[in-house]
Amino acid sequence: MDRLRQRADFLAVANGARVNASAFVLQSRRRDDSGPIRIGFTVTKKNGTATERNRIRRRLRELVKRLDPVSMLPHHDYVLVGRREALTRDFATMLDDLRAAFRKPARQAPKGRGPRTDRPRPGPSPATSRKPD
RNA sequence: UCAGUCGGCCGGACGGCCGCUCCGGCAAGUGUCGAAAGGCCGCCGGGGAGGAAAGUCCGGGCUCCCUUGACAUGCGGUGCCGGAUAACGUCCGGCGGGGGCAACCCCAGGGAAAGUGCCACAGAGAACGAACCGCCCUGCUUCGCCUUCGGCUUCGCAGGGUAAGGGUGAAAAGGUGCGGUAAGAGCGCACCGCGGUUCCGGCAACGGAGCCGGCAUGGCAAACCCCACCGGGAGCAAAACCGAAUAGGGACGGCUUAAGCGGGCUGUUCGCGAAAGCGAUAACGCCGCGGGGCGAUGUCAGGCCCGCCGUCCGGGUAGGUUGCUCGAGGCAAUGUGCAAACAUUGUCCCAGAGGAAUGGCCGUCACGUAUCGCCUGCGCAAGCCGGCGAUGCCCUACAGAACCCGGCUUACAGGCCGGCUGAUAUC
RNA sequence: GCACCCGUAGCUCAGCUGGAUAGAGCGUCGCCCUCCGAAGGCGAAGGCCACACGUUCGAAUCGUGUCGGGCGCG
Repeated sequence: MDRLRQRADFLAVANGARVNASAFVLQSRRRDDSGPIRIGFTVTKKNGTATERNRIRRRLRELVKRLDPVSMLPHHDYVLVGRREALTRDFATMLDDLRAAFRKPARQAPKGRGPRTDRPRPGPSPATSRKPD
């Protein structure tokens, strides 16, 4: 399991399917190559100061480490977008949330979300203007 | 003991399970990537956030740009004196002013007789000093009184002298007192203030003393400004190396009735010719004139650039590697100095990530705090101090390196140490 | 890393040019008009001018420092 590091990969996953939870948002995208599962983390500046953002990202990373890798689908990229509640929510509860998020059938991103360009067709679109930072 | 003031330091400890990153070593050549070197995975050992890492308010190092140089202007900053320092708007020591009983604290603290400007309302007047109500004198007129010469007195007008008093204001042209005068006035004197000058002390800011002047110089420069000093710009996303795609650059070849205009030059190229030469000369050169762009601005000097297509080459973006942590470094001792600090010697190596490591989940203990209970002491009592135990809470505050240093500023639960001052009590 | 701008009534903004009165529109409330409402008319309330310190006789305005928000460049 690799970390997601390139900005373009994050932008691609951000336009894929998403599942909401109280402490995070799980985004996923199927790749067509044979590489390993990759996962990245996004915590925006709206969530607090640098110390608080670091703690959110560390707790989310620990969640993924505790999770059995069987529940993830192969050849997929995942991005966990942290929310402020990840700072204070009970760790075991968050672990259950994450398991549920992986079991839940991932929906495509609803219309109206994503890039607000004048693209008429919905569905997965290449990354353009939306920044995860 | 209480109150205050100044300075320094720390900013949880120990342990368990599971992890991250860097460095060094080992092993395997079994897995995986690679042409290879080697990397990943594995094992062992070691290092791994701060006093502010923050805000980015100053100062440097370092790197690049140099389209530059000279002069001037402009812009920005600093602003008592001396020292420290690589430098500073920082620090130390002093001076002056202000506050506090004191320890101590605060001050953008140069220039207002270089110039321009502003000072609302009120007030006569707000800055070539002026005269509203006043005060005083002279002349005339007038009212009344006294026995006359004449004197005193009331109202008014004219001329003059004044700035004491009133009133306004944040501020009214030195202040207070005495003398003086018709009334007054630095008009005279004393003290204080101010200015000048001499001497003394001090490196200096400045302080002290004497003498002289005789009031001339209102405030505001965090109004413009003047003076002195300082400053080229950008920033590790700097910069160097390796290097996809796309756009653009150079060379070569080709194309195009236009490439700023003109000349047609003992140049170049093409045509003709034996040559001289003649004609032409649209991506060569030169000359003249001219436009635009390239510095914070101007001047002077000087410089560079200004068609399309194909092939090749070089630069370079994404990406990768380096820069990247040994440094104006930390600690200790000694010496010099009031101190900031400096010097010498010894000793130590102390994070290097890059969608960004240094963590997650627990346990025990300590600290703090709240409530309750018990004990001791004080007190009439309410209650207070100290100790012990139980439970709950916070289970830690502010906060996360991003090239590196020196400062400043701001945030911060709680704790420790020391100096000094005042009050009270006891001896 | 580097530049710049803005915080004034519940909301949107004037006022800041070198100062002495804090204003406008929308909204709110009351009254009038109407059978009722809207529109309209009249009137009122509402502000420590983000915060602190300073300069000045006097600060929304000038200076410095904080705090918050926004925008831009690489």
